[in-house]
Parts: sequence; structure tokens; C-alpha cells
Amino acid sequence: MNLQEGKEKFIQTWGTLGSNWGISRTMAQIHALLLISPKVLSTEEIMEELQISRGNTNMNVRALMDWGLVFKEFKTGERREFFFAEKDMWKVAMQIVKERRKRELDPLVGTISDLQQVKDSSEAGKQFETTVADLNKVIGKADKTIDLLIRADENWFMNNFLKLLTK
Amino acid sequence: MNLQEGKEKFIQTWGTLGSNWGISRTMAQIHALLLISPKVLSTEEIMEELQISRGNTNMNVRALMDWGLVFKEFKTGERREFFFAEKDMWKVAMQIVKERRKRELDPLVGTISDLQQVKDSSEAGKQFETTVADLNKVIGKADKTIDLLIRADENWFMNNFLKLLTK
DNA sequence: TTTTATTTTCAAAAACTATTGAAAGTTTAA
DNA sequence: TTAAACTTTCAATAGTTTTTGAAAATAAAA
Repeated sequence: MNLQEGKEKFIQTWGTLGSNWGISRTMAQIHALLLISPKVLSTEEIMEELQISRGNTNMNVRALMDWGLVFKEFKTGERREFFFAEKDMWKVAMQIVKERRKRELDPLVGTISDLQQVKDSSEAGKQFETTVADLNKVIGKADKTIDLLIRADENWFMNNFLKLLTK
Repeated sequence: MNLQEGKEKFIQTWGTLGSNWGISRTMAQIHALLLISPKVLSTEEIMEELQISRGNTNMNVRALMDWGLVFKEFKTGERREFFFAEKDMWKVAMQIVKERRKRELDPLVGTISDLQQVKDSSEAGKQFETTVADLNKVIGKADKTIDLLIRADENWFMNNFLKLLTK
């Protein structure tokens, strides 16, 4: 496999993976392209490389910046914007985890508290309460584990401790 | 909020969550319905409760059985099949993690080895190799962490050790 | 065997999501 | 100012995924 084939396969694979996880295929493909690019890319270059429209490129690049995975660079004497991705894959993974927690786990915690207000003594009511309470426990556990991971990432000692565990 | 409203909100929330994570809305809703149901349900009852067609119910119930989240029960003297969900939410979470690893992480490992065959001395080639190698490390780390989690789940000592960590 | 109850399949339709491209908006330079 | 370079928006279109419902298949009972 040569570099060109490898790049295409990587972009394709990352795109499929993204769409399995509720992220648009194009957004993941732009991310893949920037991950393997040694230099910053303009909108025009992204359009050209992935054969997609200007509007599509613009919307998805902005979404990637919202996710904190892609950044702008301004070049002196150039009016255009250039884009580059965070290249450290561990940081990328942590950033995705953080964002999904913010966007999904946090709102879920609110909903669960609402659902815990339901009181009903029927059998259906009891099963409902049990399921909701159990779900709440698991969410709490997930939340704490994510905290631990993020803190480990930002903390040398923890990081090394976790590496020991997961070696 | 009464039980009926709570049930609807739970089914709705679980459905939205599922579709954010690449699982069809209806599949997640059927799962939610079975999670809070104290008794096994027939196809007919699921159709009625969620207002969906027979074909849709059948396909999604089978998908849930493939995921190992829902099971069949046969009642003596009844020709119909009845369904129920695993209720322990920690087991549910572990089962989802296991399945997604099998369906996505494992194939990804294969693709990465292919991509590591690419050799190219250009700057673009070097960045490609670095990104792929780094991604490979992160995937390996994730894989080991999942193993640890699954083993912890099946192992009293580890389980308690992890609880200490994530308390 | 035939009938009846139930499950499964799958082509067509509906619903949903992503993409285009041209027009409007913005910013900088002349 | 005005023009040029570039970015953003959004209605229309294309593409994808999900759902329906009726027909085919299967299994149990008569």
C-alpha cells in the first residue's frame, strides 16, 4: 500500500467509525485528513482533497472547532483561514470523552433526578423505581471514572499509576 | 410526574441517547420498555405500547437479542414468544461495551496493522506514520482498559479495588 | 391433511440527515 | 467608497436509514 492508498483508507475508516458513533461521516473525514496532514490546510484544499462543497466544508470544520479537535491558524499576509487538528491521539480521545460527557451525560443526570420523583406503589411502579435508581448508580460510576481518567491525563502521578494498571 | 409520564419520558430519553450513539431509536425504545417492565412482553404488547408495526418490532427485538440485552421466554400453553431485558444496569453497560469492542475496536485493529505497512519518506508520509502509530497506542490502551473493566466485573477482588478507585 | 396462530422477510414508502451551490454577509485592501 | 477575497447561510436536493404492511414461511392444533 502506498501513501495515497493509505491516506484514503485512513480517511474512509475514520469516517465509518464516526458515523457508527453518531458523528457525521464528513466531519470525521475532515478530521482524519487534518490528523495526517503535516501542514495547515485551507477550506479550498479540504474541498479539493475530499471532493466536497464549500458549504459542507465550512459547516463541518466549524463543528470540529466546537468539539475542540480542530483549530484555526492565521498566516501573515494571507486573508484565508487555515486549519489544523490536535495530533496527540490520547488528547483527542480525552477531548471526545469530555465533550460527550458535557453534551449527553450531564443532561441525562438532570432527567434521572426528574424520573426519581415518580412514586407509584404498583408492581410496574416498583420496577420503574428500581431501574431508574440502578441506572443512576451506573451513571454516577461512569461519571467518576471519566473524572479519574481526565484527572489522570492532567496529572503525572495518576497517569503513571493508571499506566501500571492498564499495562 | 405520574408513572405513565415517567415511563414515556424514560423511553423517549433512552431512545434519543441511543440514536446519538449509533443505535436506532426504536431499538433503544424497545429496550427501555423492557427494562422498566416487571413482566415479560409479547410482540403484540410492544407494538401496542410503542405504536409501531409488527415488522419493525420483530427486527428490533431480534437485534436486541443479538446484542445480548434481551432474551426470549416461552410460556407453557402459549404459542407466542415473550421477551424480557437484562435488568442489572451495570451488566447492561458491560454488555454494550463488549459488543461494541467486538464489532468496532477489533476490526479497527486489523485496519491499523495494514496502515502501518505504509512506508513513505516524505513529510506527509512521516506525519501519516506518526499519527497511525499514535492511534495504535491509544487503541491498545483502550483495549486493555476494557479488558480490565470486564475482568473486574467478573472478579470480586478487582471489583472492590475498582470501587475504591472510583469512589 | 388442513386450518389457524404466529413469526419472518422484504420491497416500497416515509422519515430523517447530509450536501450542494448560489446568494448574502463580512472583512480587508485599494 | 468600491472592489475583491473570503466565509457563512440556507432552501432545495440528494442520499441514507427506518418503518410499514402485506405476503411468505413456519409451527402447532384440529
